[in-house]
Amino acid sequence: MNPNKVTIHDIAKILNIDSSTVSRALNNSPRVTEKTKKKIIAKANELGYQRNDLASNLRKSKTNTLGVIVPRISRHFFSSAIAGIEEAAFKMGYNVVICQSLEQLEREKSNIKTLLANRVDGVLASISMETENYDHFEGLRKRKIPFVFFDRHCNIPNTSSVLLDDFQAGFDATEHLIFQGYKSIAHFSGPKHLEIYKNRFEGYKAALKKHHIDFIEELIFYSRLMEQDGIDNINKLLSLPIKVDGIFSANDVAAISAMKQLKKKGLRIPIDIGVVGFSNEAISAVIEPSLTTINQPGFEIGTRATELLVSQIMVGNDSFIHEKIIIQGSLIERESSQKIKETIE
Amino acid sequence: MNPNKVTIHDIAKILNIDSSTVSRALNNSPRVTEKTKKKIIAKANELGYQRNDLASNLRKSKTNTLGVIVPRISRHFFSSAIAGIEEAAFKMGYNVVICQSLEQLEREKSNIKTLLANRVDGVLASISMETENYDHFEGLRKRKIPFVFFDRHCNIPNTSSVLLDDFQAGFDATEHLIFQGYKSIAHFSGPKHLEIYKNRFEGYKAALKKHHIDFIEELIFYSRLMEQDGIDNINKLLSLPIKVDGIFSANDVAAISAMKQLKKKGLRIPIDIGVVGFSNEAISAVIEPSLTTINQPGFEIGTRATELLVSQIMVGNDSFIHEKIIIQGSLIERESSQKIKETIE
DNA sequence: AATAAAAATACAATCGATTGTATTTTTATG
DNA sequence: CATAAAAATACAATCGATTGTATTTTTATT
Repeated sequence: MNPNKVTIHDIAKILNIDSSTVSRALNNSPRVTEKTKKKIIAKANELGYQRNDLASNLRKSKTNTLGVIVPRISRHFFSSAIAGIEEAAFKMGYNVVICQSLEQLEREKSNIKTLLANRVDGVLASISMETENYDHFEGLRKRKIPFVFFDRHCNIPNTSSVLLDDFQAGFDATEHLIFQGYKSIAHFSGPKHLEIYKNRFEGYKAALKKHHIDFIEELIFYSRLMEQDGIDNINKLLSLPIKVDGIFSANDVAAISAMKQLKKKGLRIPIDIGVVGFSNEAISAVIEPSLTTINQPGFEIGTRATELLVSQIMVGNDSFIHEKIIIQGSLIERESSQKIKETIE
Repeated sequence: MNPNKVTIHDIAKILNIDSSTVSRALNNSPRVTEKTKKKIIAKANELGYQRNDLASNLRKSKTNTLGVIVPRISRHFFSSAIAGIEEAAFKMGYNVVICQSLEQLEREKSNIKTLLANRVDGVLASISMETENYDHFEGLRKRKIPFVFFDRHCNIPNTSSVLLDDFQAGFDATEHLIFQGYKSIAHFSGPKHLEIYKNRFEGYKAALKKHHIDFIEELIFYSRLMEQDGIDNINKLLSLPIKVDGIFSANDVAAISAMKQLKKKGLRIPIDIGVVGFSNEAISAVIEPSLTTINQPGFEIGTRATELLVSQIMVGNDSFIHEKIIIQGSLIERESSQKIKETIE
C-alpha cells in the first residue's frame, strides 16, 4: 500500500475499531484507553501513517498557519524578521507560509488571495513600495482574518502594527551627523506615501530644527532607494549650487551606492562628507569606510508581531484590541560619519 | 454573512441551482452555459466568494504546491534560487512553500513532515550541513512524492538533481590562483560528507596536479565555513611551518573573515597572499579588496530544478527519469587574487 | 408535432479527519 | 447478583469542493 494513502479508516479497519477512535487516539484524547492508544499508534507507525492536514484543517476550519508577506526575503531586515516570526510561531504551535511581493502591488494582491484560499489563520505583512491603496487588506478584514503590519505599515484605522520608531531613528541619525560637525545635510527619502519614510524624514527635520539649521527643500531627494537611485542622487546633489557635507539616507542600499559614487567623484568620506544609512545590512559593516546606520531589531519585531497576531487569533471575534507596538532602533556608529576622529588624527 | 464563509452551496441556494453547476461554472467548465456562468460569477463576486483550497485540494488530492527546503533564505545563492523557483512554478501554475532548515537536521526532518502533512505535490531541497543520513528523503520516496535536489544534494541512487559543476569550479578557482603566480595554495573545505565540498576539493587537487604542484595534506582546513571558521583557519595556517601564498575557500563567508584576519596580521592581499572564495555573495563585490569568487547561477538552478520536478510530477508514476543537470559556474576575477597586476603597477 | 440527439443541469458519492451523540462495555456499590 | 454510574467505543453528520452518472431541458430533424 502506498504509505501516503494510509488513512485513519485503513487503521480502523485493520484493528477492527471505529475511525473516530483512531482519530481520538492519534490526537491523544482522554476518551481512549491507553491500551487502545498504544495499539493504534503502533499500527499507525507501522503503516507510515501521516495525517492529512487538508482534511483535518477543513473539518476544524483552522489551519494553524500564519501567512507572511514581505517585499523580499533577501533583505537582511526581512530575513531576520522572518526568523523571529518562525521562532515565535513554532513556540505557539503555528506554521508559517512566506510570500514575497517583490515590491509589486499586483504580487501582493495575489499573495493575499493565495493565503486566503489556503485559509491561513492570520497574516503578517510589510507592504510593498507600490502599495498606496489598501483595499486588499480591507478584504482580509471583511473576512475576519486578523492581520498585523510590521515595519512598513498602512495608515488605516483600527489595525495593529509593530513598528520601528522611525521618527526617533531619523532624528538620531541626523543629530549624530550634526554632532559630528556636519552642517549641510541632505536626505535621501523613499516613496512619499510610505509611513516609514515620512517618519524618518520628520525625524530629520526635527533634528535640524533643534539645532537651528535651516531646512532646505532642495536637499531632499525622493526615490525608491535602489542602487541606481543612490548614484543618481549624488549626481543631482553635486550639481546643486549648495555645498553638502552630510547625507542621511533612508536605507543602506542607496547610501552604499552613493558612497561609491562620491568616491568616484573624488570626495573623501567622512572628511569631506559624512554618510549615515538605515537598516544595517550585512554589507554596511564590511565596506570601506564602514557605514554608520540604524539597526532595526528585525528578530524582535518579528516575534512581537507574531505574538500580537496570535493573541488576536485567540480572541477570535471582532473586538480585537488594535495595538501599536513601537520598537526603538539603535544608531551604529561606524567610520562613514566620524568627522571628529578623522580630523583629529 | 461573513464573506469568508461563503461556499458554492450558498451561491447555489441563492440562484436556485445545484452546487455542482456552481463549481463547474467557477472552474470554467464547458458543461455550463455562458449565461449561467455569468450569473454565477456575478453572484460569487457580489458575495466575495473565495474558493476553499483545503476542500478543493482534498477532493482532488492535488495541491498544486511545491515545497522548498533550504538551509537559510538569507544566503544570496538561496534567495536567488528561490526567485527562480517561484518564477518557474508560477508559470506552470504551482504555488511554493518555503522552509528553512537553518542547517539543522532536526528542522529539516520536521520541514519534510509539515510538507508531507500538507500534501505538497513535490519537494525541492538543498540539504543542511548536518545531514548525513537520508532516511527522511527515503520517506518522501516511499510516499511517492517526487523530489529534486539542487546544489547541496544527497548521494543516493535514483534521485534527480540540479547541480553546479563544483569540480570544474574548484579547478578553475585553483588554476586561476596558479596562473596568477601563487604557488602554495591552501584550501578551506566544508563538512566532509557534503558532495559539493568533496567536489570542490577534488577540483582543487586536479588543478594542483595539472600544474605539478605537490598536494600537501596540512593545507586543507575543514570547518563549517562560518565567519569564525575563517578566522580560526588563518590562525592555524599562519602557525604552520609552510609559507602559504594563496587560499581557495569553499565559500565567501569564510573567505571574507579570513581576509579580515589576514589584514589584521599584517599580510597584504593580493600581494602577499591571494584569496578566492565561492558563491559570489553580495558583500564580495563591495569589500576591499573585492573578492574573486565563483558565481553560482542561482536563478537558473532554481528554474531548472523546478522544471525537472514538475515534469516528474506530470509523469506521475514510479518511472521517473532520474536526471542530473550540471550547470557551469563562472569565475569572477576581482582584486583579491590579482598578483600579476598588483606586482607590475 | 413527435422524437431522437445534444446540451444543460441535478443527484449523490467522495476526499480524510473531526466531533456531538448514542450505544455498549466495564466497574463500583448496595 | 442486580443495577446505576462511569468509561470506552461506535455511529453518523460535517467541513467545502469535485466529478461520474442520471435526469431534465433544449434543439434539430423529419
